[in-house]
Amino acid sequence: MPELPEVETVKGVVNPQITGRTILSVTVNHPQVIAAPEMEEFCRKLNGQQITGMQRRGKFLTILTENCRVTLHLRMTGSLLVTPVDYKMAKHTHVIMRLDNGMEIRFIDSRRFGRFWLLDADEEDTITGIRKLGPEPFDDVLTARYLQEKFAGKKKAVKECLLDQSIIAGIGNIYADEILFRAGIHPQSQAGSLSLEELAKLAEVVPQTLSYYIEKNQISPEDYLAGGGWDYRNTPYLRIYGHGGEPCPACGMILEKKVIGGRGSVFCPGCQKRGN
DNA sequence: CCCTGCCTGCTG
DNA sequence: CAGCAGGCAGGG
Repeated sequence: MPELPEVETVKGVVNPQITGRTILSVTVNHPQVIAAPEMEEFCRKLNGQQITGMQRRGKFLTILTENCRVTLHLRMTGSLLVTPVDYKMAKHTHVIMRLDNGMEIRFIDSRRFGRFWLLDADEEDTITGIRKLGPEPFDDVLTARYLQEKFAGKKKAVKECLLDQSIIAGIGNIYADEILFRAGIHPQSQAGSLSLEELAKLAEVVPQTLSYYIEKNQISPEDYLAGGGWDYRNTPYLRIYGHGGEPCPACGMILEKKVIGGRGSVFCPGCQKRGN
């Protein structure tokens, strides 16, 4: 579910509530949610740790403590909440970190695809998903030339390349569609065949689109909690995702829905012409 | 490169 | 009831 803008929202809400707090105890209800190390070691190492801050990289979040880094990925249905200890326990709550101020960090995930990893503060990153991440969308290296180099010779659809976390970190299925719509590029265009002009447009709209949705997704901690850490996405602002079969907001043609690279995709056959 | 597995809940 | 969902890892 959550893509970069949503993960940024989670960080924005959770970080101020947990920074400076000390973890008193950790409960894991479903051990497989802890990818590494073993559940016992995970809990033991975090006991008594003071939280110093939170970071986002791509769709990964990391909670920093004095001696550890806790990295997590929400995948499709994960959510991270800060609640009072007596707050109603949601179904599928898999990890609970009790804090020293009567609050808890809770990880809830119905499909249980989300994962946690614990590393020592100074340990080199061993999480494959993080190691292979490409630049952040807001990084200066994201230029037409960079995309040209990365897409060179690729016959696969440009949309699949946008979803490739090693090319740009943080884009998922929804924003890939929104980005390509703004760029006026057909999602099935062969990545390697795009003109430098199209790549320049793409490099421009990637950070624009994501920062627009980061802005739109802003929410108060109260509303975030009331929505279960899930209901903060500003879907009213999505221009085409979820609007297949409806008129294009730009030209009025009917938006097409189609499976591309195994993912449900929406695009405007009028605004997003296929060059190849 | 493509394919499957991982899970539950919602929609048609 | 089958099919699908905003993601990724691992294997062939």
